[in-house]
Amino acid sequence: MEKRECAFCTEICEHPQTICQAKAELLPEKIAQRVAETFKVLGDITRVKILQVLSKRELCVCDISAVIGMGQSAVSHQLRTLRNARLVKYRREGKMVWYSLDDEHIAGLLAQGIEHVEHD
Amino acid sequence: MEKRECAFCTEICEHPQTICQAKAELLPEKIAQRVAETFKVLGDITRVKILQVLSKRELCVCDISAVIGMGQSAVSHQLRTLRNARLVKYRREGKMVWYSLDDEHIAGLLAQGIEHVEHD
DNA sequence: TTAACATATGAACATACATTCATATAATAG
DNA sequence: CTATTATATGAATGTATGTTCATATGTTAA
Repeated sequence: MEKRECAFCTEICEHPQTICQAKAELLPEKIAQRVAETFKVLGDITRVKILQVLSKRELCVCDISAVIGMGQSAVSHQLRTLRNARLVKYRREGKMVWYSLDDEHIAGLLAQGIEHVEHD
Repeated sequence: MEKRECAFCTEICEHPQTICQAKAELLPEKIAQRVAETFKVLGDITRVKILQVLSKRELCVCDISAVIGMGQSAVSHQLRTLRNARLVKYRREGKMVWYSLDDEHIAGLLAQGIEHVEHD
């Protein structure tokens, strides 16, 4: 298989019309890349925990660290990742920085993920 | 910070009541782990492409390989990952194996991911 | 200014993972 | 049976990534 053109396969196994149509409906490379990047960020237990606690209320780094039971440095690193992916936003208040979900959409994504693993 | 008990922090920075409540609402470890695993599977461009083309129609391995322009072996490996995560299902028909999304839910997750990157 | 504290970040290390290559398995045709 | 084809999989390799440690930055108080 791989890249070679195989006449038999093209007729029997590969279905030219189907392939042509599927290719036309294929997600643009850039979009697919960004979708994957977003999900990749959601694909870590620490970040899932952070997002889930933030889905309930705004929290400062110190609190997040205490709630999920992880070191401040690890949490800070992950918050940067979440910021870069525009999954969380933050505001500074004196020494503290308060984090929250970037929008309602994020909670929806998370909820759907939870639903998937809890359901079937 | 880290693991030590810090009286000042406990009073001023960490907010005992908030932390206590957030901890009570924390997702069970096992669920969080599975949610992260699910998203991790979604966090790869090849798998995103596979799921997206499967969201339109059932396809055999050979077709998937042709549509997304990747080697058969790579596609097969990724299909196993998707199977293990219960994101796709399959049926054998002679020499060919036809893959499709495991349920409508999966398409919803994908759609929401796409929406997130296309929107803001 | 200095001290204390909350948060951020660079480097290092260990682990996980995606692809390729080669080969195995499974099904069909002759 | 053998040959062919579709799919699956084990091993190897290069790359990405999460945590920790040490340290830097930024804010407030004295």
